[in-house]
Amino acid sequence: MRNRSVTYSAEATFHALSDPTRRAVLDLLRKGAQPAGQIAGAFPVSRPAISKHLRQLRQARLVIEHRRGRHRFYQLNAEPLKAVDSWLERYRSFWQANLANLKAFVEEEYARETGREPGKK
Amino acid sequence: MRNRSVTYSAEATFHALSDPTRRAVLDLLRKGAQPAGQIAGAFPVSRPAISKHLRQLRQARLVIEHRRGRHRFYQLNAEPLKAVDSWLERYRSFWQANLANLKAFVEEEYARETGREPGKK
DNA sequence: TAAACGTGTAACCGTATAGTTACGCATTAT
DNA sequence: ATAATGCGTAACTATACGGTTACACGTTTA
Repeated sequence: MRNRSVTYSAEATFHALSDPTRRAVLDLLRKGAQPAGQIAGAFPVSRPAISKHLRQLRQARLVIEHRRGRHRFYQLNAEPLKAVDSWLERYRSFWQANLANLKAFVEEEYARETGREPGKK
Repeated sequence: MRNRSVTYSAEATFHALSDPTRRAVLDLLRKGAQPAGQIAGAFPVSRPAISKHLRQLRQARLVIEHRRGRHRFYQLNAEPLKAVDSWLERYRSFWQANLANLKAFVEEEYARETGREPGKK
């Protein structure tokens, strides 16, 4: 994908969530708002690295920044996750279906494509 | 993240979902299994590009391949999406909370950090 | 058996990404 | 005032990623 400066909300959200460190930051913020430095302290990478992750999370509106003196508190904003949830919604019915009829499924499809009896050469 | 050859299931799944084309492929497969070429035909990119996306989806176990003659059918396997769903689960309570008490939240945190009365210098 | 088909892989390219160190700039403390 | 603190940004590096074209290989058709 050439153009990553996307604004489609779901896209931005999925992209932000693709990084394990960013997901861990969100997990951390479930405990409550924290200043940037404290967040960084929880990870084995440098403070600037976390700062950049926070920027991405900010741009995806998954966190909200509040300045207070020289601190910048980051607060979780879970609202964009709704988009992920509703995307998942379409799959809920699928992940319960067992794979028993999988073979039949595929063969039916094959038959449709070729106009043949499934199983025949 | 330097090492992308991860096997942690949730990680692989989130990563696979980070690309809009791959998500669209999954959406397409909800209609039923389809041969690779037919999937590729639904997208504006080249067939090899889709072939690589399919490989990633396969490695994330989000699709299952079935060979039949010279066709390779791809079948949706939504099971790994459970991991995403359970990750999201932790946030459900958050995305309903309105932002009314946000200020209080932050100031409380500030007080905790500094040992001061919120609002005082 | 030879041609056509369906599909994956290799090699390559340009951009995005995550990380690092060095630095700048407010804000608070001395 | 000056120093220390908290944090973002710039510049740079290495690698991952998505896309393309060329090709290989098994399967089906003629």
